[in-house]
Amino acid sequence: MEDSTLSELFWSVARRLRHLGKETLEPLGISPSQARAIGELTRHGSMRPGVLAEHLRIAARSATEVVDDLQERGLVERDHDPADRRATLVSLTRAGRETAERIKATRQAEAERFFGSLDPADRTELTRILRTLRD
Amino acid sequence: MEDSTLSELFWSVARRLRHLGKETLEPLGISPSQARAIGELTRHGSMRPGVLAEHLRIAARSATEVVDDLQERGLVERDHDPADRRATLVSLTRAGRETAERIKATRQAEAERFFGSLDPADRTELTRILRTLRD
DNA sequence: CCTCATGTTGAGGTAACCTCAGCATGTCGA
DNA sequence: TCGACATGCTGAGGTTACCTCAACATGAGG
Repeated sequence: MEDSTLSELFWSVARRLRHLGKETLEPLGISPSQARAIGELTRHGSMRPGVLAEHLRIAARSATEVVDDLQERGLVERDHDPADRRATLVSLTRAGRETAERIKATRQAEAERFFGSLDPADRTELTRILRTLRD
Repeated sequence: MEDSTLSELFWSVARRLRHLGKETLEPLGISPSQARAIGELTRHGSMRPGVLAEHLRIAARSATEVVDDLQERGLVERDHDPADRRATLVSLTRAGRETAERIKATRQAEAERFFGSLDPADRTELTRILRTLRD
């Protein structure tokens, strides 16, 4: 029965999902962490690197890095924050928004493939349970 | 409702669990991936690096690395496989088995802390759903 | 015994994080 | 209005947990 702990089970699944996620994003030329950042910017609009870091729950320094990569690819741009000269505002470019769209579609297909083995009721359950674990 | 995809939700949870897992293993002086390997060796006994890699679903080369680290810490040892002179057999030392015990206890506490916010029914549900996703 | 497959490992690379320190700028109390 | 401390970002450098590719030893089949 108890062949492994819940954590280990969780990680086995995570590992599978990670492999899959990498595959599906590869044709788009962006990494999973970049995709996450784009998602955050799509949902909440322009923000400072520090705020982005909070949303992604990573260190501020790491957000700088992700933004660097995305900027290099022309998906985001940095502007001075008019409210504070120390700060910058990161926003999606047109190309960034287009990529966001494509990511969304790809993700949907991925979720379909991965969570497709679950019937709708289980999927709802899983969503609910994960939400309580997240918060 | 659909504030984020199921994958993203999953990753948010994974991130939290990862932070927690790192904390709980730190006092034992081993990393999460080392702990996973020890778990595998505990469950299935001695095995060749290549087989360990399969169980962990990582590349053979990466298993060598984990075994290196564990050997350095005196938790596993390598012997020649009597059946095949190319191969080696990795087994837990006494110290390794003791560490395995401590990991198990620690993990249990961790699971308690993390999955404790779930009532027993949800926990069972989650286990069942994750199992179908894993396989 | 020659060829091909298999098991392990050295060398070198990558992604996604981290901390620490430095610089520019902002804020607030004296 | 000026010094002290806080805040926002980023350079430098490190870590973990992976990866591929190629070398080398050994095994197995024709």
